[in-house]
Amino acid sequence: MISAGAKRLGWPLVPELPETETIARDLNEMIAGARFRAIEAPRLDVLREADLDAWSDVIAGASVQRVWRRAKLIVLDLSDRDESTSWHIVVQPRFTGGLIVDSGALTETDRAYVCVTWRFADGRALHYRDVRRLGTVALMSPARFAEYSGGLGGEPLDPAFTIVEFSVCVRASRQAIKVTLMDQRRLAGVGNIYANEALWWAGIDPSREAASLSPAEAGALFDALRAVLTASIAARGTSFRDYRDARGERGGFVEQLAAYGRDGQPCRRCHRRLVGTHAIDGRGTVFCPTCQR
DNA sequence: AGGGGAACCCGTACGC
DNA sequence: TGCGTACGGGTTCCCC
Repeated sequence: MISAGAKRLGWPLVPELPETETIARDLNEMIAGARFRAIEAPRLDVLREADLDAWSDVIAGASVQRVWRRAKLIVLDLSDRDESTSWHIVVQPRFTGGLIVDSGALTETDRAYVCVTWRFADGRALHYRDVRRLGTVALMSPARFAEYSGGLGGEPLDPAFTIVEFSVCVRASRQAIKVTLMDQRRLAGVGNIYANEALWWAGIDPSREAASLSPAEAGALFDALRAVLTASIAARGTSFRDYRDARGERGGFVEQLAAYGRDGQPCRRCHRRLVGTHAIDGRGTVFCPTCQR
């Protein structure tokens, strides 16, 4: 389901925090505990940080300890036999990437564009499939992962991430608030869809300089962001074009979107027309000039 | 330092 | 109809 506005502006879909969270939770249920047998990489230019030999060495004898999410990344923690090391497989799906579990029932279409396959001892396989191959699959040591993750901002849904921290971090930026929300070094996991949504709910003009927000406005924005992300996770994310979760299903949050993809349609608050622009960051932005100030 | 721009990749949309 | 080309999207890396 793609709205006329989204179609006209050619908007894409990128799995952001809620979509990635959905995939990670599903995968964790499906493959936690599975032991690796082999890795194959028919399109190995998606691999990062290690070559195929290094991958083979690390996964030999390892199993999937758990699957979780950091920012827009799907992270597989590996457990070795002695549990002393935990390497990480870090998947960044970008636009068209996805992980699918193969129990032997996949169609030819499902198998097209598979870039990397991990085979498990139980006979199943995990495929990383990516039509455009702009996504990446990295292998990181514990130290490397700590360094990489440390370069990313806080998790908006982490209870330890306080409203005051958010306010300070956002208001330190002189960029447009929408750009600041999507800056992964300040805040992890927020992309175009949820930046648009949170700003609509908070009644803040996306082009406002971040530093111009009052602490109260920043607080309202943080609340809105958390509410939107939580609601979207409950609906298993938003689907536009390519995104499918690990079960191959689309997310249900599209119908709840208030701004993204709704340009020209009536604002759900004041019923005036929403406006679409590319002027802020070259990305599709939709907002209500009446409600968002 | 922080911000701007190119590179990455290829299916899709559009022009001739 | 068919072929060619411009486009886009988040992150990384380079440069100013």
